[in-house]
Amino acid sequence: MTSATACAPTASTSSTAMPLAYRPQSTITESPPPGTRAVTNCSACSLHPICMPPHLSTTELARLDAIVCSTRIVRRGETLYRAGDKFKSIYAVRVGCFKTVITHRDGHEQVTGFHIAGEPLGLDGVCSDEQNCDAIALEDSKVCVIPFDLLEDLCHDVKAMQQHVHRMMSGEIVRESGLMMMLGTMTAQQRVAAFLLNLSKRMKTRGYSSAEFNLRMTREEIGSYLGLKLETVSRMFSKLQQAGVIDTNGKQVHILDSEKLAGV
Amino acid sequence: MTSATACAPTASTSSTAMPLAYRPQSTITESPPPGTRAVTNCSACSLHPICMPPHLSTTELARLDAIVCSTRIVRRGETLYRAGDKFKSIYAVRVGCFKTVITHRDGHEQVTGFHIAGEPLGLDGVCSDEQNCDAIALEDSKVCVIPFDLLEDLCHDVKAMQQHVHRMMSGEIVRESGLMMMLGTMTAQQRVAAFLLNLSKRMKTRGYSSAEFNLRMTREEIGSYLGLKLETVSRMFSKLQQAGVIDTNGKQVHILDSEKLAGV
DNA sequence: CGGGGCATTGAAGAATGTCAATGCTTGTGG
DNA sequence: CCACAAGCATTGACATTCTTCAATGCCCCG
Repeated sequence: MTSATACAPTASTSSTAMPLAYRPQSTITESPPPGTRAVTNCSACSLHPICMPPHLSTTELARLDAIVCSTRIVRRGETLYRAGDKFKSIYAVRVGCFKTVITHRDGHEQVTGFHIAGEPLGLDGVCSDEQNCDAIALEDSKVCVIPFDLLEDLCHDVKAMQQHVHRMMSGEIVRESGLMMMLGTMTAQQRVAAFLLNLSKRMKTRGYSSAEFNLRMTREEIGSYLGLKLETVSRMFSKLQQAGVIDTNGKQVHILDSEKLAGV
Repeated sequence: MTSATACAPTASTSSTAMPLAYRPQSTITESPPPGTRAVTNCSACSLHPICMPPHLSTTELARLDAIVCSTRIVRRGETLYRAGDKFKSIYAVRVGCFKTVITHRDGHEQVTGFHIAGEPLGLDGVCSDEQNCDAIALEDSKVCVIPFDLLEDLCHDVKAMQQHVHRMMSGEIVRESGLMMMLGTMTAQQRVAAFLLNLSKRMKTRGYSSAEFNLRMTREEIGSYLGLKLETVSRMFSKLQQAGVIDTNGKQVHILDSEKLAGV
């Protein structure tokens, strides 16, 4: 980071998170972030195998590149979109990490998901023509913007693309089913363990260490996601540490024994 | 029912609306249930506005009819599909009611949803090419079978259809988000209240009374769905009744004051 | 070096789960 | 047609888990 350039859309806003608690977690050192817009290139993107269908022809890839023509930088604490925003695009996280938050009428908030690099974002907006949650960056992040109407057009012409979109959406459904299972049947300790294992698996998928990583979210955000109070989350971390299953120091997590963790 | 002519859509069955409290819950007296197969007809189906996109041309409707060419009768307690089954089709509940159940490796089960007439079923299978839950009829039911590959073909030619499929899937995502919110933030009483209100709303959508209906599921199934024990569910029913908000007798439910119910 | 956000930990209280007994409804078989 | 078994619902007493309230410490930042 550094890039002065304006255009940081959603701008500051949801500042709240800004304080930069522990350590600087930013790192986006984009070369051309002239207007938070930059030419993208799915065909050359290293996340390509993760977020797009395989086996596209050169022509098809070119069309894809034409659609996914912009990226957007979202600074820590800023929102990518808010509930109620007109739904136009879905996003692919390219760098960084987001949380999605639903706000009840009564002001009550709940984190519904964390999204790391390579994962889609905004699929829940398709059904209602408007976003129904806020997407907030947990660290300086970058997303690819995918106009959904254009994507639908591409789906029309490229069957593999259509299938991929269907799979992404269905995948969201399954992901949420898993979370529901967790919320509905697991104890606090099991939830925290499952959360760590899930994150670990996803980190691994994109080439990071599955045993050691940094949490980008607070205990409170984890708690909100897991249906627990932050104190409970903290206690479970401590308990797992005492049991020698993990080693934690604040946001730094080291999984020492993933089997035991899974068997909690 | 009597109408020999198949296709008497919502027909008697989905008795739901009819008190029939305890009473026999079977009733599908299909004329031609020779092989659990029968000719369907989306264009003539009364659920059409609910489960298919509006404004289709005659030609398009004909194509749809050609795809949704069969129905299947599923008796109470039987499964429509099981986790692990090859994913081929999605379904639309035409008559009756289903629950979907995920089974943990440890044998632990959780109900992930209830599906009544007019609602889609099986969308979560799209992502993995296999079903990842069991769908079990809670009463004698009938579904329309929609081969997904054919549907994708139709989506290719009919934009309205493609959008509809996307909306259905996204709708599933949103539905589950709501459930997660419930599981993550609500008390037992609030969950039961929200459950009843949600069901009430869905009943209303398809023309049944929103104030009075029969539950097709047991307290245990409700509990599994809500992340509660059956005893707790039962207690909450009793509590809401004492508060004069609902009137229940076993599976028969009468919502006396939906505002109070929402404000619990 | 003082403040703020975040994390950890303890003690007490509330909500939910567990265990157990009872009754009602339905279905079955004599 | 009645008796009985099985499944479901209700209710009470007690145990456990999680939350609430509160105090303290840590770490970065201005």
